Amino acid sequence: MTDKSSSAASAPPSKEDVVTEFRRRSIIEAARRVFGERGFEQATVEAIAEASAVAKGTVYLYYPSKQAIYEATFAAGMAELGRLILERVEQAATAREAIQAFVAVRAEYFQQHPDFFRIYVAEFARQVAASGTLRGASQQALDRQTRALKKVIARAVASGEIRPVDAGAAALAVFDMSKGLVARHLLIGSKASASRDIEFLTDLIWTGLQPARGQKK
Amino acid sequence: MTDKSSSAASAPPSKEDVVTEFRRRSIIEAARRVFGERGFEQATVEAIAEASAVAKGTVYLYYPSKQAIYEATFAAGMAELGRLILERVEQAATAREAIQAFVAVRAEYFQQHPDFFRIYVAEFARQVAASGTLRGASQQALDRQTRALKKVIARAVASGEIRPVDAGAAALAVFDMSKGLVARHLLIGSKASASRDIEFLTDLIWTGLQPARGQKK
Amino acid sequence: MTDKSSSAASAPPSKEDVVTEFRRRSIIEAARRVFGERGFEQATVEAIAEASAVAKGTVYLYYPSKQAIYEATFAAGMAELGRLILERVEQAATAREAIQAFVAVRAEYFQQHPDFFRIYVAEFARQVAASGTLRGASQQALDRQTRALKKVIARAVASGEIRPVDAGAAALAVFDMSKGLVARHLLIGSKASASRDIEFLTDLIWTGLQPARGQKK
Amino acid sequence: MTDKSSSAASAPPSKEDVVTEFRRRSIIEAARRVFGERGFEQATVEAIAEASAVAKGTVYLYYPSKQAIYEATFAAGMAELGRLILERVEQAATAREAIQAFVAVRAEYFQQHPDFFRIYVAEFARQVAASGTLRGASQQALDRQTRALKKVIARAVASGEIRPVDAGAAALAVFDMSKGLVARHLLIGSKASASRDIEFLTDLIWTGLQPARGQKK
DNA sequence: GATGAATGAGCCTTCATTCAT
DNA sequence: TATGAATGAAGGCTCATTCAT
Repeated sequence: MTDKSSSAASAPPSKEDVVTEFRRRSIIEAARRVFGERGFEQATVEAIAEASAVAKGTVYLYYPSKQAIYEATFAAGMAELGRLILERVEQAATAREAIQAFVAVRAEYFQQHPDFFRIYVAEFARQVAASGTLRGASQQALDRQTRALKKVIARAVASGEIRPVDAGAAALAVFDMSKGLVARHLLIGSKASASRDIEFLTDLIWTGLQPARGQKK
Repeated sequence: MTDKSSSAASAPPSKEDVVTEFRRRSIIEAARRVFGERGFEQATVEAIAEASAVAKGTVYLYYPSKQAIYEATFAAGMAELGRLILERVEQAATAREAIQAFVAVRAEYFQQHPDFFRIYVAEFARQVAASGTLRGASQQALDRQTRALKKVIARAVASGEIRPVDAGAAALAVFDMSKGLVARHLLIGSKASASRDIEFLTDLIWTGLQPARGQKK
Repeated sequence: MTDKSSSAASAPPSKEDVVTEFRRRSIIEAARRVFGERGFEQATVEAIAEASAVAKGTVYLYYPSKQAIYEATFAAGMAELGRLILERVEQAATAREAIQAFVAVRAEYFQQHPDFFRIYVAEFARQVAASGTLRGASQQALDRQTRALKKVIARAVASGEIRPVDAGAAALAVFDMSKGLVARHLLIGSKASASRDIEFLTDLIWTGLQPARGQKK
Repeated sequence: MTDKSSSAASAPPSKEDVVTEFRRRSIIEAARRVFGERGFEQATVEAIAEASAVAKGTVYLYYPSKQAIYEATFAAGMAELGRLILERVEQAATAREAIQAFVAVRAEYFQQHPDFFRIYVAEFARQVAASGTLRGASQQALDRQTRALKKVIARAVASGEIRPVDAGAAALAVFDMSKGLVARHLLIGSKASASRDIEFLTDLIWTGLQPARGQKK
């Protein structure tokens, strides 16, 4: 009765699958808005349901709890961002470009998805609050993002292009600065200077990573 | 009954004032612990009252709402931290030392007050979430902290000690990195390498601020 | 296609009727398990549907509500039990045997259908709770069961075999005791002594019904 | 500040204690009505709160959960009933009177507290449903009630006043019959014949317990 | 001032029932 | 006829805030 004529071995997506996928995505998108605007605690499942144009009970057909919606929302955003970072960083021709790409892609993504940025920051805060407890999934997501940058830096160190620094620590520094950059832009709303700030950061870091001339510390 | 024999125009602290001050301080300290451990939403006024050894109703004699307690708690910590930063940055003999002092004093303060750090991060997230709304008080507090650093950098730029960069942007970069540093230490718990990380950051930034040799971007 | 060769005027069961009957029976059986295990309120229509291997919506094609399923389930069990009681009590040669049969058949039936016993007891409680409200169907079912016993006792009274007691009241007493007996066995799980208890009860009642010797009340 | 002038070593009940006790009692009484009328599941905490003229939240100051209210309500009734049974059974001069007292006191108590009787029956059903699980507290309460009767019967057996029967089993039989008696009265509402029924039961049992004349089974 | 009992609004979650396919 | 996705009412419980003592 449902079409089964599929040549691919993997998955002949039935109509139900499509609907289900549509709903899940729609709920996640609504949740992104609601969680982004109100934070986890202030967000209500009712609001998420409304925002995705379904009844409250329907939400629970797709996610078992408010917490689960939140996690799925966070994970979805992180996965997308991670994919973009990987893509752009790997495409970069030079180490400098890779750093710039890293900062830029994060800035762009968060600029385009301010709701998600709020979730992202809140989740970060939550992690700090839970201090030493779980940290599992979201920590891994962060790790995956910096890993690409770290690899680039390590390679540049090896090639002598930049001075011998701890690649991980340097990557994290870039990471932190790009986060601050986005936060400030979202807070203040000055979208104009985004590219200038990106360039500034890249330059600051790149210069900071240059091989020493003569005197050092 | 209370002493009224005061010559100064400002404030002859009566016994009531002293008690009031004591209570307010005690509540703030309790709130720091409670908010730090549970976050704003999960924290209960009851818990704060218990932690400061007064009845719930008493808390409301000193602060009009849970929100107000939170704000006062945040403000108190920020004020203290700001004082320390100013002190240490101004004492620094050189620009490099000032930067290092900035990073170090923040790292130390947050390390000593992890509860406050959690509040600090959460408040940051909250600001981002409220995006464009209030931002008033807490933003000012942050400004005050970076201002000292910015001044130092601006002076170093003027003296030619470092290359001509946007002092404000540079200060914020240092600010962001130091925040990330503390967060990671609290999350992972590796207290040992704090000084090494501080030194790394200082070095990275300082190098990044050096006058260009020949080639640049 | 379906056999229409029926001489009786009543019902030539069409294929639809058969399927319908099958479904209804299957749902009732599933409901007996589910209601028995969880009680009315905790039981879900979903669980009943699953247990009878149909979709939730299908259940509503055969019964208009959860309440209706419950009632049908109760009625079905009561009807079956009633049939058994009638059969065995009428077969009994003597009044004593009739009493024993009454107790025994109830004990056996409930022992074999513990799920139904739970429904039975719950329904009893529900009746008491609804006090004076419905009472219709289930009360009649109970009446029918005791009626057989009552008739036997009345006859024995008439024949002088036992002393002149209120046959209805005596029947109810037997009824109550047998219920308690089963309940205790199900609660405690001591299946071994069932026959001993039955014998004890029969003896107690039988003796209690003996014509007075000399002194009475 | 509060009066501490109490000579008794045990407990100088402060005003708070009195208020607390009053509230707890008032909630229990309201709960008895509500649970009695609707059953556990259909009863709402809101309704209990209303019935005891407090706000919903207040109920939770005195009992941690709906379940806890229920248990306390049941326990309170059982304790009171148990006390009455003990009292009356012990006062009885003869075994026959003790049996009669047992039946009568239960009938009276339940007649006076029909709401509690509904809870009592429902709890019984619930026990059967939970079959083999906990059974703790409420089972003990029942045990305590039959124990008094059992003792009387055992003594009568020992003195040869009645024939040698299993005292426990006989007590339970009386127990079951008295429960059925009450249930029927509540269901049908015929209050008039209560004493007649009590007398009938007592007579039936008493006769049933008489030493055998000649022939037995 | 200090207390803590009382309040009641608010929210997550479940599930009987409906209905489009 | 059979399905199961969608609905939305309902209720237990928490907790910020108030207020009588």
